[in-house]
Amino acid sequence: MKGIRQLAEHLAISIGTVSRALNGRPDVNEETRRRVLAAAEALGYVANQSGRSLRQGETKVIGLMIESSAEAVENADNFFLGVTSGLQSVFARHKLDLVMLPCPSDEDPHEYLKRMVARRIVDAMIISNTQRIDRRIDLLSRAKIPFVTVGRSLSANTFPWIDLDFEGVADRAVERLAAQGHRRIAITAPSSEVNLGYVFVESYRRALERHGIAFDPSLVIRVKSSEQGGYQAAHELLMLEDRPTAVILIYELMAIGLYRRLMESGVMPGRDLAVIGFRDAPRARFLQPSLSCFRMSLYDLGVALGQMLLARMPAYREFYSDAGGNMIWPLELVAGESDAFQLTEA
Amino acid sequence: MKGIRQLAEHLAISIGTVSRALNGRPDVNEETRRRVLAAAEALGYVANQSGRSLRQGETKVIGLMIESSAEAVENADNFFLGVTSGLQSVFARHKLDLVMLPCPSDEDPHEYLKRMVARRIVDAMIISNTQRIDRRIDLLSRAKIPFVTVGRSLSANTFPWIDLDFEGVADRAVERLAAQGHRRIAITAPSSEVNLGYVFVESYRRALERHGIAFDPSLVIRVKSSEQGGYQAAHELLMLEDRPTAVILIYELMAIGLYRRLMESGVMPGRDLAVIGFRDAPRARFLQPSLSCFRMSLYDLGVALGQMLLARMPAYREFYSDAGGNMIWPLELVAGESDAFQLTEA
DNA sequence: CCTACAGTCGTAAACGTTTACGGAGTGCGT
DNA sequence: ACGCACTCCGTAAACGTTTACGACTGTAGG
Repeated sequence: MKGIRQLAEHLAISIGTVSRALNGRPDVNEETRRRVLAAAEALGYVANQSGRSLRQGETKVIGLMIESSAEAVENADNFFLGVTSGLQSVFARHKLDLVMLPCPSDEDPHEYLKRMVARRIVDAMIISNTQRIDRRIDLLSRAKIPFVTVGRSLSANTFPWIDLDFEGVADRAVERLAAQGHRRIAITAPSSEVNLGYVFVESYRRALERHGIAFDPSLVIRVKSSEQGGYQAAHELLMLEDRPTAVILIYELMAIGLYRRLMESGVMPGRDLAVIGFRDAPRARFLQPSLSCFRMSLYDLGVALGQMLLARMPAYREFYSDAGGNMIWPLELVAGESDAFQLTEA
Repeated sequence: MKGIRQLAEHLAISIGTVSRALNGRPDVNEETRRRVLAAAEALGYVANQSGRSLRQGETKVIGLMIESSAEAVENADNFFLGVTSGLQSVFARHKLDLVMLPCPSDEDPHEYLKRMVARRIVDAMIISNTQRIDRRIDLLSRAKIPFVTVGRSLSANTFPWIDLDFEGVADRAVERLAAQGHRRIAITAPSSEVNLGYVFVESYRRALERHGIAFDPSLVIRVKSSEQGGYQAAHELLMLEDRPTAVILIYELMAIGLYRRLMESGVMPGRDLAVIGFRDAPRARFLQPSLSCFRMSLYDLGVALGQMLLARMPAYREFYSDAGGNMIWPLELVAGESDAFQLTEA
């Protein structure tokens, strides 16, 4: 089966009618449509996407840009694979397909995205790992490609994003720990250059003040959000003269390294140090003692992202008028053993 | 910047010449080519992929089909993200782009692939998770889409694949354990219905015989190749009346669950039970005691897959004439503490 | 001076679709 | 008998490229 022309010849009707029949246009006899659909099925005809895209100016493909850096592989955080399911459940309703675009680690993400956009390989994009200033946002805005980011950015004052509720997590974590008697609560965060590094710590600071606990800069551990970073963080914690009794991790995965370093020094999480994690990372789900952690449904997040994106696309906007411009994604505390002890006043 | 026509008008030369200049054709004045390239750069022109694909009948995109099932997310095994880097390093040389095609968990992989192939969204495919009989192989063969699989299959007698050296691993693992005095060596494997489940156990059986150890069917633990499966396997091992002193895991990740179950019963890996794993899964890399494991470079595997695939594509064949038809991928033993003890004869 | 040829470039056809437009046929009301 | 509306379908033009072909130079060789 070559193309629509062969199908039309086979049916002895015009190519235009075949196209209309296949695309569900109203101006075609139902009997004719039935015959066309049957023949297409029988001959295994599916419209060539290139021809269709060229004519319509759209590809019916949505791109999800991800990083394939060594670090990403090492972290083995299937965040985006999890989100994918939710996205697809939304896209499938509109016959849209999803492709993941892995940016090579040796290529500038901005250049990579530019190439993808220019080649018109996708109609819309979901990008992640947004930086505090991220040129990709300007790029997509200027190119008028509908997009959604996961993570805020300061690059443009208005664009659609969904971000995790870092503030709420810092806040609730402090609240919970303070209620259990902790007064020296450490926190991990990336550099304050990164938007998140700033926001997370500020929320933590405010929560401390609300409980009448003085903010101690030495309890803010600036490390990478990885397993290695967790190890490093534990190391720094153990070096402190007035050792904290609790620590809040900005990334669940860090708990693995943290546990390891603690145990090397005979410090037992959940007994000698309270630990609370954040963000869903299956790798860390079976730690011993189990990690108290703020988690979320990756599937639901994918659904929300998908709806928000389609709401920005003229062709689908009508179905998703209620999808807002942006969103703070709430997380749920899954209580574990890692912070399950009352601190007796020393 | 709309299209090549505007670019041509701007330069006051014909559209054909612009195209030739951009595509590196020889029949264009070097001075002209310079001007065209400069103008394209300045105006940010990049050829529309749909138009190009339509004309040339190829998309310059290679697809890597992956599964986005809940199980895959749960396993958090970034096998394919790791392979991606190697693939891209090969494809980049030919200006080919790689997209990952996540098959929705609620869709039949065969149907999904059929759709992708019919829509001509990619020129070639890499598929994985090949089943013992896998209709996707027939589909791709019939559609004349170049492809490579990771994992063997019985579906066609000849097609290009790369598979991990399961036989060699089973063999060497037994060898190593036997040398350390073990005589009761258990092994985990998927159902013998699965090709791998059969092959792995057969190699194990042959290795046992070579060392004069009788094959005991009760030591073959049929479980899923996941963390859960590891837990289950440990459970079954502990139930055996004549408990084995060593176990070979078909999947590194299982070690996490296995360790957990063992420790629950006070059985210490690396002291009470020797454990050897297999296949690279970053999640399991930091177990305590460290896991002895057969590992490989995902990057190198990606390179090999990429070359093998291009060797099947007429346009690139010439560069990769040496890439063979298929390949057993070797693994390297990374010795850890989990099997580092000599068994004293009881 | 004619021919051959290499170096450049323009012209136009093709790739496979979708869709605006209009035409043929039918039914109906006047 | 005529006009009109409606249903269905065919025609042909676009979408943005690439590329076969031929045309036009200028140069060299006869």
